[in-house]
Amino acid sequence: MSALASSIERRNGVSLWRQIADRILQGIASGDFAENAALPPEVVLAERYGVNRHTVRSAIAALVQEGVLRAEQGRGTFVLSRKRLSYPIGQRTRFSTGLQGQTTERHIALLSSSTEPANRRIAEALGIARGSAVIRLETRGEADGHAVSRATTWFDAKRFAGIEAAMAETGSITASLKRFGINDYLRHSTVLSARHADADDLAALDLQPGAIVLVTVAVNVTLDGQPIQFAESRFPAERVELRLSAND
Amino acid sequence: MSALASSIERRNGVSLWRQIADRILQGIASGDFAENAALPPEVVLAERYGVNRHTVRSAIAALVQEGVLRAEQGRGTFVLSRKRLSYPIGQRTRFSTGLQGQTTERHIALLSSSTEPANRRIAEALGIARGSAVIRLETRGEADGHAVSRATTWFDAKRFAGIEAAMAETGSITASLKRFGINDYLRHSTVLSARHADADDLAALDLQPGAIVLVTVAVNVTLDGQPIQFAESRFPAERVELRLSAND
DNA sequence: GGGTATTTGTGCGTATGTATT
DNA sequence: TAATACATACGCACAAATACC
Repeated sequence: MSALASSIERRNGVSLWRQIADRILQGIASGDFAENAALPPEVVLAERYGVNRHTVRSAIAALVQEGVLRAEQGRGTFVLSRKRLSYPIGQRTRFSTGLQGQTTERHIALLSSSTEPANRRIAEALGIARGSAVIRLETRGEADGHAVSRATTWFDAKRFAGIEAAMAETGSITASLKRFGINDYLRHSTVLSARHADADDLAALDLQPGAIVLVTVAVNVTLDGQPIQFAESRFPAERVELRLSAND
Repeated sequence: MSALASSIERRNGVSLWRQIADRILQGIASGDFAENAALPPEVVLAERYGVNRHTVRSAIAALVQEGVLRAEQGRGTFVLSRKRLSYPIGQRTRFSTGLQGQTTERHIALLSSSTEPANRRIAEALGIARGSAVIRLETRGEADGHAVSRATTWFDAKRFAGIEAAMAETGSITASLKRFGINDYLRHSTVLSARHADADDLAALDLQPGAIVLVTVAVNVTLDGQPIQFAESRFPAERVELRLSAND
């Protein structure tokens, strides 16, 4: 919200131009800088943030490089439009149906899979013995050719043997679970946090270093409450917001 | 999860020591570095991240300053334990009751208040005319003496005239609304995102520059669906996680 | 207690990046 | 574009505290 009077911090490990670039990104997100409109002139921004015009230019150059702004000599610097996807999250969260209307095409790509012993956290979530085999799927959610999520999912290996093949074939968790006789499931106990993206997420989600990811840790259960799936999903905060609807 | 092989990036606006400090924080969060245990020696970390030992020392110094680590000459560097608050979020979200059991004391401090004309976003959310007066409250949620949230809240100035006095007195939104005849309310349409904390949030939440805040934008409504409150809350991601419970 | 290896703490010279004027 | 000041990062060396045999 409020466009507070700058106060950029010095010698804190983040260069001034990077801080100002982040400020501009924030300004775009909060509506201070409208999309498809011109940014204030460099001298004005320099004044506002209390730095030299050269520093503002460095920030703008970085954002042009990242595809957020377009600078035109003699005319000004313009905000390119890029609306964030709104990803619904609730008891009936489904990847594909959740993004209907916002995108024309979406699917889940299986990056890799493996079988491993369940650690304490996963065993408790799935209600199985610690150390028993679980299948781990590394996936990326894609919508209209853009990466919108990166997830790590665990299934009980005994009950869902071969689910990695189903995922690779269908590109859908819901469709894959159907092959194991599960026609409906609910989301239970989602925990939400945020952190800087790690190297793996940076690559998979095509992000710049320092980018933030929203993290959800969730358990999906059958209608009678039996846990079937444990997942940690990462969403690029600059491209996705999570929407909690009251009635799903 | 996966402890991938470093890949610290250079000349991207964020200093190496800051990036490595973030890595270590992530390592603690993901369990790679256990709490109350020793970190690997500086030389090992330097090797792992591909930087000079001095650079690792800068990162550690920052985290010691932030109260995350404790370094002892000749012994090692240790991870201090600090559990995150789990903030429940759902239809019946209440600040105080939500943190019961996790804290012994909590209240909301009113930092400032003002009356202003509603912009489009706020007017739509509250279902009032654009430009009509709204009361804005700037508040900080505190639990056991620690700042856990920073919120900006808007009310229709006509209907809730004087609510800032009630807030200052009671330290509770729920109690203040009672004075206006609202004994119960529900949360409607929460939108969730994350970003770097701005200067204001850094100060109010006692965070270090570069810290991440979870942001919720929510509308509270009466039982019959009438909007009464529009709020943007920021939670320090390093101290708070948001928990979505299925049945509230 | 002694000796040695390990680990954090300190100093300094140099090169490069950042920010201002 | 140039000059200047400061922050960042590296490399090497050594001191101080601790751990281990």
